Amino acid sequence: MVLKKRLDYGFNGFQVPFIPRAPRSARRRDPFKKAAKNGQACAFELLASLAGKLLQESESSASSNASEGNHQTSFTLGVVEQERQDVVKPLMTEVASQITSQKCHVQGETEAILEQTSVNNKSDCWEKIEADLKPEICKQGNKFGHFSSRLVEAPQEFRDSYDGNLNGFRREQEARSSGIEGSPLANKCSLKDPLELCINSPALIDSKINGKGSPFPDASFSRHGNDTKLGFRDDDENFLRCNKVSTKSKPYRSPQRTAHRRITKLLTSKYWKASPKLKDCELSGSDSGVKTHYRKRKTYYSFDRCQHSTLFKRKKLFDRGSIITSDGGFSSESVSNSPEKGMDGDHRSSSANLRVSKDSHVKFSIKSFKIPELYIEVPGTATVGSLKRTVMEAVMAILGGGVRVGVLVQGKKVRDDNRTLVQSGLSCKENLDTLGFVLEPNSLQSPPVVCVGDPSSQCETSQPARTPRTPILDSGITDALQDSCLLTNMGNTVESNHESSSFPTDTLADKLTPDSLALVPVPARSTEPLAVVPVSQKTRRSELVQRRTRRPFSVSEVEALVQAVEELGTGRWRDVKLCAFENADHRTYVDLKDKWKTLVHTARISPQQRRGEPVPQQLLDRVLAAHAFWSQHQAKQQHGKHQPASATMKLTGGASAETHRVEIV
DNA sequence: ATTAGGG
DNA sequence: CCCTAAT
Repeated sequence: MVLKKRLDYGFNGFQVPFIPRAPRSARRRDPFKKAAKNGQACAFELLASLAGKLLQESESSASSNASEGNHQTSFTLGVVEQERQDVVKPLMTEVASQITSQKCHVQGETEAILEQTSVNNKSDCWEKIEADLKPEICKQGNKFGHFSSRLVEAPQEFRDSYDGNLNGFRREQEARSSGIEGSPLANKCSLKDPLELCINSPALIDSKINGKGSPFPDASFSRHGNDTKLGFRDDDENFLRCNKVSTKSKPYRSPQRTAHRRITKLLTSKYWKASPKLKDCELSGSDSGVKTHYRKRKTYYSFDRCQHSTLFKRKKLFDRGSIITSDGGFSSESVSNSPEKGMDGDHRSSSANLRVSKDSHVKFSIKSFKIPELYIEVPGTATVGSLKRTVMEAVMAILGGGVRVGVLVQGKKVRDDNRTLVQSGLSCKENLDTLGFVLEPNSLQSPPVVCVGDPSSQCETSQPARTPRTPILDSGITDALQDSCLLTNMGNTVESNHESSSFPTDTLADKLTPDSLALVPVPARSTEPLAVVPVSQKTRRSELVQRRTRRPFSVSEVEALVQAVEELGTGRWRDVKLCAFENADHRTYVDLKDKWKTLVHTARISPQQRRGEPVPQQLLDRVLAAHAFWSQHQAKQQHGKHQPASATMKLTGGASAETHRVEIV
């Protein structure tokens, strides 16, 4: 009782500044750090780079229409935009419509990254298209280049621009300066790295074509629909090319994106931390969740760009079958080369094609998985590097933590893994049309749903544009699906409809929790598949990928801490927390312990060396005194083992006067 | 979940 | 602040 009372001092009056809480549990680290070190996450770097570009573009366009000025930073697009806007855009549109009418689906998208260029120059489809293109278009094409197989023979200038920009971009990555553009037209280095090209170009073109003002949501990671998308390849000859042309042409209606999941991050120059201003928890939670998540599975992502030359990897998964995956889907051949790809071109665009073979085996291929769209917001002062990391982490959050594949049958999730396909009604080809897949973050808590296919339509085979971009994974055998597949999909489309609030998803996940249900309803999303950044309830509020926001201790806090330690000693941080900072949720006992550590250090150094808000010397003196006292006490306990932990610091100095007073009370 | 320490 | 290891 007495003790309790005595503890009831000072800090109670302390008002925690209004700050969004950042749960301690939210600490996780950047798994990438390590991975990156090993050069395993190169692919992400690329992605991040892209994001960096987008950011720049965003900034420049935001500040002004950036037509003037030296906004070359704005990405290759900027160049294209300025130079060819009048021509390119219309042309693109035209071509798009043409293609569509031709029953061909052209698509690219950022995902082009992963895109597989399934269309060959020789593709019949292309030839058709080419042939059917209106003369008019062709005309323009002359200006702009031929939109044909050799696909686009852009005018030299155009190409140069592109070339130069890309190169510049690349250099930028290396130099990391905004001097990005090097000289656009400058050296035409050969674009050696296909990956980079793939990643960068699509975005460029895509955004261009879409003519979206906002570089982010729309132009960036993913997009559905009939948009004409051009992929960019370092195909030696082709600078631009139609990524994918499917002989099927159902116009795909791009779903309305109600909102985008926002991953908000504010980076502080110094710590690369999220600033507290961010829309707090919006995504923060997700981050942490994710982070935490994959933190525990560091070995997951092993995207090794260096190895991407190996287009296919065949793995034995268990003993059920083999899986073939393309390394990140960067190869345009991932599809065509896949053994089972025998599907008719008609179905190429569907996210998944299935068929039942005689021996009752269900075979299918999943064209691609998408990564949720990421909305990233960082201060203009953030460094490119930090942005990269942000993006990387966001992506990793989605894939790095491991992803489970969920199976949807007729819109319902099949939760019972032990069910057979037959039992699930997937033994008939007809039924296969209702099969869909979702990617679920391996989050510990309620896993958000990441829909890869089309949740609402269940990956209907006849659905064109759906997800076709990049056939990332071809699975010869159904059962073979699993995480590793996803991992190799990195380059995929990123798409997320997620609302700003992470709630819907969470709620959903929670609802889906009942394992007793074999089938659980999948959220009705009239829109496209959406992926949600995994959010773990536990870590929900914390800052996504970053470390907690820094919150320097105020003098009053320090005082409360000192007093508590005087009372409790230095080895009972939990009690200190409970007694003196119980209402300060952002202060964990570890924080208090750390703070004490620094206080002791601070007290020992000269005032000149101290930084931050000055702590009254008087408090520091108490710190030293308390530290000395408890250190000694601890030493004593070492010898005389069972000393009651109730010992209290007995001070005689004036500094402890208050303590005594309280004690008496 | 806490503690203790190193980074 | 973060991370780990050891309790």
